Amino acid sequence: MSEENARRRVTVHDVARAAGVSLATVDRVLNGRPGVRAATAEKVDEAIARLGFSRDLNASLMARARDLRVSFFIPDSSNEFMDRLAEAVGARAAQASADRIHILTHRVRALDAGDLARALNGLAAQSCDCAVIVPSEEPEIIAAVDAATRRGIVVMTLVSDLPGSGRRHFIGIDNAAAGRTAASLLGRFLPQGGKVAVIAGSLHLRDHIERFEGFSGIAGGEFPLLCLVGPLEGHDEAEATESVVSALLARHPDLAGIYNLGAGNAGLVAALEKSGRARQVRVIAHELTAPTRAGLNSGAIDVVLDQNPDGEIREAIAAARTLALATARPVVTDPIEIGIFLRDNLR
Amino acid sequence: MSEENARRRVTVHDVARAAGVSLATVDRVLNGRPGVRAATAEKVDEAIARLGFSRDLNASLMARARDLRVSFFIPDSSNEFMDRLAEAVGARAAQASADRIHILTHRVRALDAGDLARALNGLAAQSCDCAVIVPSEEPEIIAAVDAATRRGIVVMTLVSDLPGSGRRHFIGIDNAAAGRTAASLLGRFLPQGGKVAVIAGSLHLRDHIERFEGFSGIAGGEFPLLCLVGPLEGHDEAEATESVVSALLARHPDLAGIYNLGAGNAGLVAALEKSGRARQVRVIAHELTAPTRAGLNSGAIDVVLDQNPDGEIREAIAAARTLALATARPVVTDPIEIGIFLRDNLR
DNA sequence: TAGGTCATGAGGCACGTACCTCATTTTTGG
DNA sequence: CCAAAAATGAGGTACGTGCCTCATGACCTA
Repeated sequence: MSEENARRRVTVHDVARAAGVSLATVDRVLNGRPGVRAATAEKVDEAIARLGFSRDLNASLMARARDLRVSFFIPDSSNEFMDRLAEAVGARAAQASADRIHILTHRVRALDAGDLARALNGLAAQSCDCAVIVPSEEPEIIAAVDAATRRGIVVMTLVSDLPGSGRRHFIGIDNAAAGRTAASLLGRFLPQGGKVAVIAGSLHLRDHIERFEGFSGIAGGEFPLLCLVGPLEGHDEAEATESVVSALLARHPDLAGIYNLGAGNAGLVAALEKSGRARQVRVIAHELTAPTRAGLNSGAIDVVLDQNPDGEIREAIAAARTLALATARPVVTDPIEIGIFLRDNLR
Repeated sequence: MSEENARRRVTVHDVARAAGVSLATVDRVLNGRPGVRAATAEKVDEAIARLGFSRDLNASLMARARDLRVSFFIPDSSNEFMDRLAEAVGARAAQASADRIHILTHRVRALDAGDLARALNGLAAQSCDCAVIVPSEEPEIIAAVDAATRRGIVVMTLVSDLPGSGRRHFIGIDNAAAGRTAASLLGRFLPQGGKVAVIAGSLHLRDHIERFEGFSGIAGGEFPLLCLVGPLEGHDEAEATESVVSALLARHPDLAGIYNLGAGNAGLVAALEKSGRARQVRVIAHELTAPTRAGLNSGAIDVVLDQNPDGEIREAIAAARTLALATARPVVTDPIEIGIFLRDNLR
C-alpha cells in the first residue's frame, strides 16, 4: 500500500563497475569529452541503459563551476501579453537562481525576424546553455535556430511553435482548441443564433490562423444558427482594432457576438462603449491584461481565454533543466491549459 | 538590459565568518540542535538575515542520509476525483524521487475522521517530514494536526482547508469563486431566465457550502431572471444523485439549468438521459472524471469546473520541499486555477 | 578551588558529479 | 617492430551542507 524499499541511488560508480571501465571514462562519455573509442562508449551507454542510470541534476549543477544559463528572448513592447511573459520570467528568476539556474531576459524587436535571428546567431555556447524564443515563422529564424542547435545550444519555442526547425521543445497552448472553445461558448451564449464577428491580429500569424480555423470549424458545424462575419484584421493594435470594430458595429446593428483572437483589446472595448452596445454584444477575447480585465469588470467582455504565462515560464525552465543536462532524454512537460476567465473567477 | 554580475552564492561559511562563530555553531542553529546560547543563536540569526543567506536545498538534501519524506493521505474510493488525486501523486513520485523527495501515498477511509486522525497520530517525525491531508472539519482531525505539528511534522491541507489548525499551508481552489463562475455561466447560457437547480453532496462540507454561497450570490444578484431550486443533496454518490435529479426533472418540466457542485455525476447524466431532456437543460458539474467527460462528449453536460489535481500535487510537493527544509520562510505557491472545460478544450 | 556541565571550535567524512593532472596501457601507422 | 598517438585508469579537489567526534575553554556549584 505504501512503503517501497528505498533502494540506493544508481551512480556513476555503478555505471563504471557495470561497464568494466573507470570513472574517468564514464565521465568522458557522459559529458561528451573526446578520447573514447566508439566501442567503449557503447559499453558505457549499454550499462547506463541497463542500470537505468540517470545523472543527478542537482549534484551535477553543484559540481559545475557555472550555473545553468537560460536565455529568454521576448518580443519588446508589442503588446501587454509579452510584457506579462517578461514579468513572469523575472518573477521566476530568483527561485531558479536558488536551484542554480541563471535566467537572462532579452527583449528583441517585435515582428522583426532579423533582430531575433541576429540575437540567436550572437549566442555562444560558452555563455548560454538554452535559448527560449517566441518565433514567427520565417526562414531566417529557422536557420538561426538550426545554427544555434549545431553550436550545442538547446532551443525551445514559446507561445508560437516553429516546426521544421531544430527546436527541441515547444511550450504553449493548443490554439485550435482555443478557437473551438470560443465558438462553443458563443454558441451557447446565443441560443437564438445571430451574427458573430471574428477579428484577428493578422492572418499571417500561425497562432491566429489556428484559432480561426478552430473557431469556424465549430461555429459552422455545431451552431448553424451563428452567422460568421469576417475574419477582419485589427493588427494586434488598439487603434486599428477600434476602427475595425466601430465600423463593424455600425454596419451590423444586429451583431450578436465578437471573438477577438488577437490583441488590441483596449480598442475593442472602446469601440463597444462608444457605440453604447457594450453588454448587449457577447464578447470573447484573448489574454488577461489590463484592458481585458477592465472589460470583464465592466461587462463589455464576457470571457477571456488566457494562456497562463506564469505556467509557461515555469514549464520552460523545468524543460530547460531537463534538456540541457539530460540530453536526448524525452522531455515531459505539463501541458499548458487554456485558462477561461469570467469576471467571477478573475485572479 | 540583461546581464547581472553573477555574485557568489552566500554559504554557511560566510554566515559563520559574519557572525564571528564557527561552522559548527551555525550548523547547530540552522538545524535546531541543542547546545547554543540564546545570545549566540541571535548573532547567527542576525548574520543570516544581514547576508540574506538561504540554505541550498539541493546540497542540503544531498548531504542528508535520507531523502525528504512526504506522506499523502488521500480518501479511499469515495469518488473518482480522489482517485485522480492519488494517480497524480503516483505520477509525480518518480520525478520527485530524482530530486530526493520520497513520496508515500496512504489511502484513508473517506468520511471517517477517526481513520485520518489515527493515521496522523501514528506518524513519527523520524519517518515523515511532511504530511498532506484532505481533511473534513472535525475537532478530532484538528487535534491530530496540531499534535503532528508539535512533533515536528509539517502538515499541509489539500482541496479542503482546515483553518484554526496548525496546518502550515493550504493548496486548493477558491470554491466561492467556482460557485460564482458557475452562476455567471448559467446566467449567460439562459438569457431568458428560468429555473435552475443546485445539487450539493452534503451541506456539511466546507467546499460545498462555499460553492453554493458563491453561486447563489451571483445568481440572485446579477441574474434576477434565474429562479433557484434547492439546494438538494445528492450525497456525492451516483445512485442518490440520480434519484434526486430524476425527481427534480419530473417535478419541474420547465427546468432550464442544473449546477451539481458535488460528485455523483454518473447519476446526474443517467437521470438526464432517461428523462430524454439531456441537451435541453444547461448543466454545469465539477471535476473532470470519466462520467463528466462522457457527459461533455454526449452534450449532457455543458461545462465542467475542475481543480486540476496534477497542479495541486505539483504545488504540494514544491511547498513541502520549501517548508520542510526552510522552516519559517513564507511559502509562495502558484495559485491553483479553476479549470473550465467544455467539450472543445478537453485535455 | 575542584569537579562538573555547558558552549564552542576544529576538523573530517559523506553525498554525486565535474573537471583536472598524471601515469599507464592499447592501438595505430610507417 | 618501434615510436608516436590515442585511449584509459587512478586519484585528487571542488561544490554546499549534514552530521559526527574530539578537544578546549567558560561558567557554575558545592
